Parts: sequence; C-alpha cells; structure tokens
Amino acid sequence: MSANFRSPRAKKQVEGAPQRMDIRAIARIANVSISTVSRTINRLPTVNPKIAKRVWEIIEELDYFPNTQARALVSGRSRILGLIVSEITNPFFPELIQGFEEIAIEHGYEILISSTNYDPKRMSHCIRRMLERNVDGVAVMTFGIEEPLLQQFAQRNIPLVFVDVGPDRPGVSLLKIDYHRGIRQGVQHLAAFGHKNIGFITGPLRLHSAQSRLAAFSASLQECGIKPHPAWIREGDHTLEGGMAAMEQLLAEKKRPTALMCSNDMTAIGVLHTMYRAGLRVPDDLSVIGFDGIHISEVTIPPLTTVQMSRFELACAAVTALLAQLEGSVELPRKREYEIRTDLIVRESTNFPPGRMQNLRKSGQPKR
Amino acid sequence: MSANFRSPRAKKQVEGAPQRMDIRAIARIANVSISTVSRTINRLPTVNPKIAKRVWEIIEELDYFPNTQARALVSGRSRILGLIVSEITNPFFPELIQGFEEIAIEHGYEILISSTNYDPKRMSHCIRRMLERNVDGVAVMTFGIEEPLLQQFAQRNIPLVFVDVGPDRPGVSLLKIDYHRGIRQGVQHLAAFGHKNIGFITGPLRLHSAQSRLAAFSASLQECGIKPHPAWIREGDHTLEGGMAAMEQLLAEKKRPTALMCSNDMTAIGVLHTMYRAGLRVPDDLSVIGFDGIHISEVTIPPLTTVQMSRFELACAAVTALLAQLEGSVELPRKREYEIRTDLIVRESTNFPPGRMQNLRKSGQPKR
DNA sequence: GGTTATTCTGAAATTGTTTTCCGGATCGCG
DNA sequence: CGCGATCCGGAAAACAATTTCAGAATAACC
Repeated sequence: MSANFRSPRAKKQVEGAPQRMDIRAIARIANVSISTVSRTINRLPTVNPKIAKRVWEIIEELDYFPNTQARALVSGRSRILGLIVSEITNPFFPELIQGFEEIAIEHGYEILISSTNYDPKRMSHCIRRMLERNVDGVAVMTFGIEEPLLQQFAQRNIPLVFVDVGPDRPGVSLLKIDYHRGIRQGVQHLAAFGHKNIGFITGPLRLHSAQSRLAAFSASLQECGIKPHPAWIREGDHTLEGGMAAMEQLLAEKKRPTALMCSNDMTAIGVLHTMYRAGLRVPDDLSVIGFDGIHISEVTIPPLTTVQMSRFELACAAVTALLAQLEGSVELPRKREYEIRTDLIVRESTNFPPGRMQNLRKSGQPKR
Repeated sequence: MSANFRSPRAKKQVEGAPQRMDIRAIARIANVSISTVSRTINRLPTVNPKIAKRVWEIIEELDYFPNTQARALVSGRSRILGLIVSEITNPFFPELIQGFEEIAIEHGYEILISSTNYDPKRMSHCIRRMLERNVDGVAVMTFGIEEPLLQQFAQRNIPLVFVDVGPDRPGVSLLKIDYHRGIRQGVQHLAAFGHKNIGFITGPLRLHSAQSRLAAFSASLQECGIKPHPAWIREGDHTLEGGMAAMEQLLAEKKRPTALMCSNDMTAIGVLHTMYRAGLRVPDDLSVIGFDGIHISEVTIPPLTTVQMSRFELACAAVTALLAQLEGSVELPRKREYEIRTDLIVRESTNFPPGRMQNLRKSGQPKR
C-alpha cells in the first residue's frame, strides 16, 4: 500500500542544477528530520545538544539560512518593522533612521522605511505598503496625527508607536517629548541676554508637534514676563525654504524682533541664509535658536544655538516600545509611555540684542 | 473512499473571528476558483473580462490584497530591491534614496535600505540581510568596490547595479559618472579667476569614486597648465569632520592655496566652518568648490559653488537598470552602462585670489 | 449534426518553513 | 526484567499564494 509511496514533496531532481539549499537538504545531510532542523535553528531546548551541534555545523558549512517568506508565511510574523517619517531629506530623519535601523537589526528585525512628505495622500500609500508587507509593528514618526488612516492597523492588532499623541488603546505606545523644557531654556537664555522682542517661526501647524512647540514658546515667554507680539509669529513648514520665506516676511515688518526661535533647525538655517542675503549679521543683528540639534547645526555660520532632541534616544524608545509589545512576556507591566527630554545647547547664534554691548559676542554667555 | 473526505485546507472556523481575507474567500464569494482569482489579479489575458470585472469588484469592496510572502514564496520573486548606501546621514544619500524609492514604488517594488558606514564588515552584514530577504536586485551605491563580497549575488543570479566600476558579467549594470566634465569646469572656473594655487581635499581613497575625482582634478589642473602642489592635496573622508581636519592641516602650511576643491559638499561645508573659526573669509581669502550639489549647499554661507551630480538621475538610472534585467523581454538589446554627467554650478564661494580685485566679489563672475 | 479547434476554468501540485501530535526510545525504579 | 514516565524526533498539516495540466464549454467548420 505504501510500498512505492513517493512523498508528494519529492523534488523534480533536475540533474546538474545546483539544488537550492533548503531545510530538507540540511535534514537529509544531517540524517535527521526536517522538524529537528527547524527546532535547532529556532533554538528550542528540546533538541539533543549533540544533534544540535551536528546540525549547526552543517548549516554553517553550507551557509544555509532559512527562507524568510516561508517563515513569515507560516508563523504569521514577518520580522519587519515599519518606519514612517515625514521627509527623508530633512537631516533629522536620517539620523533617526540610523538609530532605528541599528537597534532593529540587532534584534533581528528588518526595517521598511517610507516617507509621507507631509502629504496625507502619501500617508495612505505608506500605510498600504506596510500592510501589504505585513509589518509586525509600525513607528509613526511624522509628528502629526492621521487617526482615520491608522485605523487599519488597529483591526489587525499591529502594535504602533507615536510621537506626542495617539489613540489610547492597547498596542499603542507613546513617545512623549518634553518640548517645554528645552524651549523654556531657550527663552530664558534669550531673556538673560536682555531680549524683549522675540519671534517664533513655527512648523506646519497641521502638525501636532509644531503646535506643541509654539505653545511651549508662548508659555515660556509669559513665564519670563515677555509680551508676545503676534506679527513675530510666522508659520513655516520645517524646510529651508519655509524658514527663508518666513524670515523675509519678518524683515518686512516695521518693527523687527531682536531674537528668533525656530521650530526646527532647517528653518533656522534658512533664517541664517536670509539674514546673510539681507546683509545682516547673526547674532549681532538677530539672535537665532533652532530646534532638533541635527549634526549640521554644529557647523553653520555661526554655529547654531539649538534645542537638542536626541534622535538616538527617540529611535531607541520607538524600537523598544514596539518590541515590548511584540515579544513582551505575556502580560508583564510594560510601559506605554516614554519620556524624551530636550535641552538647550548654547553655541554662537545668540548674543545681546543689537545696540547693547555687541562687542561681547566672543566673550561667552551671560550668567543665568 | 472519498465520501466523507474533507479538504485538508478546511479552516478551523472559529466562530466570530473575522476570518482573515484570503484568495479563497474572494473565490468563494465570486463563485469562481482560486486560480481564476489569481489570474485576474495578475492580469493574465486568459480570463473572461466579465468574470474579471466581477472579481475585481469584490476585491475592491473587501479591500483584499494578496499576501506578499506567499506570493514571493511560490513565485520566487520578492519584489524587493536592495539599496546599499555608504552613510545615510550624509544628505547626498537621502536625496538619492528619495528618488530611488519613488521610482521603485511606482513599479510595484519595495525597497530595502542599508548602510555600510564605509565599513567592509558592515558591508557583509548588509549583503547578508539582502540575501535573507531574497531581494530581486541590488543597487550598490557605496561608490566603492567590494568584489569578493558581491560574489554571493552572482551565484544566485541577482541583478546588480554599481557606480563607476564593477565586475563585467551578465546581470551587472554600471552607472558611469563623468566626474571629469564637472571637475574640469570647476578648475577652469578657478583658473579664469586667476587662481594658480589650487588644493584638493579627497574622499577616503579606498573609494574608487574618491580616486576618480582626484584623478579628474589632477588631469584638469594639468590641462590648465597649473602646477600641482602635493602638500595641498589632503585626504578627507567625505564627512564634515574630515573636511574640517583637512582644512586645519592646510592652514598650518607655510604657503597656502588660494582655492580649494573638495571631493564632496560635506567636506566643503567643513572647510567653510574651519575658515570661519580661523577668522578667514570665503571667498575673499579662499575660494571653495564642492561636489554633489546637495540641497543644503544652496544656503551655506556663502552659498557653495559646486559640481552638481543629479541624485534623481542616478536613482532613476539605477532602478531602470535593475528593472531592465528583471522584467526585460528575454534578450532584447539592453543597455548595460548608463552615463551620468556632472556640471559646475557657480554660486558665491569662489572669487579672485586674495590681493587681486577683491572688491569685485558681488559683481558676478568673470567671463570665461 | 458531428467533429475539431479554441477559449476559459478549476483541481491539484508546489513553494519552504513552523508547529502539532503521536510514537518510539531511553531511563529510572522496583 | 518489566513498567510507566520522560524526552526526543518524525510525519503531516498549515500558511496563501502561483502555475501546470487537463477537461468543460463554446465556436467553427465541413
């Protein structure tokens, strides 16, 4: 009955073709069953150490590695983490991606990057891509909210991480950024120099993070007893061009601020450029503070005083949060919120307001 | 015998669980077979248009999409393109990635990014990751060569694209960059200003592209009848820090060059910074030319004269080359090499050498 | 109308792995 | 030496698609 039975899995043995390496081949050579090889690879403790050793040796020697898609198909887990960012050409994000990648790889996860370019339509494409590739979890680092779109992840129970705000449901973690801390330090720093006329260039106000930064600025201003001046608050878009445009508007004002905070470093770099074009000097004619602390802000001219938000810390928290959801031992008390702090880095784009001890520029900072 | 036969595929019908969408589900609802649905999705011409329409409607309505891993498993093609870059934090690469992603997505491919950080050990990790995820093709945009490592792609007949140099075998395409064209324009531009003392900060000389850029510089110098000065050729590493360090060395020289070309823009930005630190001015004390034309070079102070190499063009050529190999109709005459040209963009970091008509700085460029 | 040719459709094999379930071997102990 | 408990390994189902092959249905032709 089963005498001449041939496994339906028997290969078509094309002679000469260098037979693709698979778990069957390993099993055959090691003289064990497929399942034993599988268990060995997955380091299940139920396999005889001696046998495991032999299997590992053969695996090493033949340079075999399991087929990812087959694995994903049967286990239901792709070992891919999605990472959605706003704009890959803003240096903040590559620095974030670098950290994210490093940590994800370390844990055996691959990463699927996609950028929205601040466009909700592109956001839905991103989500579709993530879904199609069956990501195990997604970090939404766009600093905005797109509630309705993310609904789809909820249905599939895919863990998510957001920055600042997000739906409060199981499987969703939050990276809370303490914008206020760093921005207050910035305002205090300016106030200590004697600035009374401080402007702010926001990010795109659709973005929650842009709103928060502006709010932190306004609150800090009030805290320092400085009167806000609505005309000095301009909307930018977190790009160089946005910063330049906003600064041009500011220059056209009858009364100009003596100091300016920006919602991110790219904006500040745009400001620096517009000042240069206008023949004005930073910090002598205008003090400028950025936000993010991207690498290149160290070498702008002058080096930018900025509020640092660690990309690595952010990336680290994001991956950690995702992995906690994915691999967390059943129902351990796991944190759902992660605090990220921000701090002022004083460099050389800030000084006394014009007309007041300008020559002290190189003499360091005032005492606080 | 087969009377009470139950399909081995019969689901465990957990009541209430919102049954995962499946090609089977679509088939059942549309009252056709699985294969018909598959054919419809893959737009095979052998399916009755009427039926196809009905199937599509159901697919749309239920928002079904095929499982990528199952597809990849059985078809042997993952529809993932690998992209290996040197360093994601160098703005050149994000700009490249952006183009690459855009075009790849357009053709239904996902993209797997990984960066080597100029480290051969990391390169082998990258390759391993690509192999494990079964990429259909790989673009190696590191501007270097790692012959032995890439051997593994050859065995599996995975199409590759390289920049500048690569093994000459079927399945490998080359993106030939005409460094000489742009760099010669740069040298001629400096020569027209009357510069006779021109230095060069190279990239890491392990990199083929760094060698080529240096060679193009030397050749152009000779062409213009300018004597090279070995001490003015310094090795950098294509980073800000490398540029700063090299410039410091140059400043320590007894006789300094009056103009400087850099192997990339990041190096040039480092140079700008070191000059600023030293209290020297660009272009009055030193003319500087970069290479790449990254976005941020437009807003440096002063805006950087640089040799533009289009990232989009590069990305476009890379994807095109890969897709030609992957989807190319059997044996059509397909190009294996793609030419990328480079051109000088004159901005404001170049001027006459010091002591000679410095006041013309804002009066535009000399005639060539 | 009968036979052949042409489209379409569907059943079943296939892809490489994980996982469940079961049987056989080994061990300890009386 | 026999018996149950323990442990390990193997067969086969399952995962969700593509693809081959054969057969049904329709069309065309004599």
